[in-house]
Amino acid sequence: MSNDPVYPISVAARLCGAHPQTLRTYERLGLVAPVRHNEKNRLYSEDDVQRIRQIQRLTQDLGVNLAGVEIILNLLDQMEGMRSDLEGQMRDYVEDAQKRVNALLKDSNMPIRRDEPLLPVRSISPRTKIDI
Amino acid sequence: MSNDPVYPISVAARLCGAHPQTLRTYERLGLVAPVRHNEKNRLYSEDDVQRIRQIQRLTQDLGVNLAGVEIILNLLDQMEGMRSDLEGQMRDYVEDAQKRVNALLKDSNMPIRRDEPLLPVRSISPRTKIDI
DNA sequence: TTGCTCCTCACGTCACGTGAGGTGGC
DNA sequence: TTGCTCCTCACGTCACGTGAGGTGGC
Repeated sequence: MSNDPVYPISVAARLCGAHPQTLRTYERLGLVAPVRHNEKNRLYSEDDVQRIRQIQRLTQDLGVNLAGVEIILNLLDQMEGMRSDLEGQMRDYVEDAQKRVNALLKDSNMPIRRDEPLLPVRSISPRTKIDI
Repeated sequence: MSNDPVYPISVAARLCGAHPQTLRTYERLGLVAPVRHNEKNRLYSEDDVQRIRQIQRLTQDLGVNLAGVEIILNLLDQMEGMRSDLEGQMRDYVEDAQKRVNALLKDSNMPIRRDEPLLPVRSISPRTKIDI
């Protein structure tokens, strides 16, 4: 799994090109949450490393400070939640509509055309691409 | 209109409790875009003032620097775009489905029940509330 | 003249990365 | 011992708000 805790701080820091002390700061501020081995030493997962790289992109490439990083990461999480929530609601709606139509068709003995679907099959998805 | 340019910089600054020089900095960084009167003096709209207040909330209350503010405001805009885009797609889908069902019913001479709608009327909306 | 506007330059403060210094357990 | 870990403290740099200083048009 990509969230298995495998890297000690020295390795995680090297993988990100960061100072170990910087990684400790990120944890103190709640930006990354490595698990502890023996209740003392940090262990970072691949997901943690990816998250650190995202933080570095924001701070180094884009000049955002850590207060901004926290908010931006939260916003991105919320957006993903919103997207999958809307997707689920759309799926529920289509499913419900399909059931009603099927029940109707069953009661009516109406011949079913197979050449095109009764309900539109186009699925909903955001046209707007999100980038940082 | 709330985007009528009405306030000179001194008034806009007073309304926001900000230094006029700070507002000039925000404009230089592209965070606010007041129009120019006589190609020289800035004129701020009520929308501009609201935007400045949002920037101040991010910088003063939340400690975000201006690079972060720019990204956060962009993200919020993108989220609103995504939300209204998805809403539009949902509306299109329901409309299309309704048309197909109506055409089907018309061809079939099937009696229409009036006690419940044929397709679900529940409309799609985000469950997740976005906050900063 | 007063009071606004425009601009540039400089200073003070704060955030954050980097590092040193000292500790403890394989 | 070496090489890791943990922590705290301090320094350098940079961003940004504030202000001064000088200009120009109602």
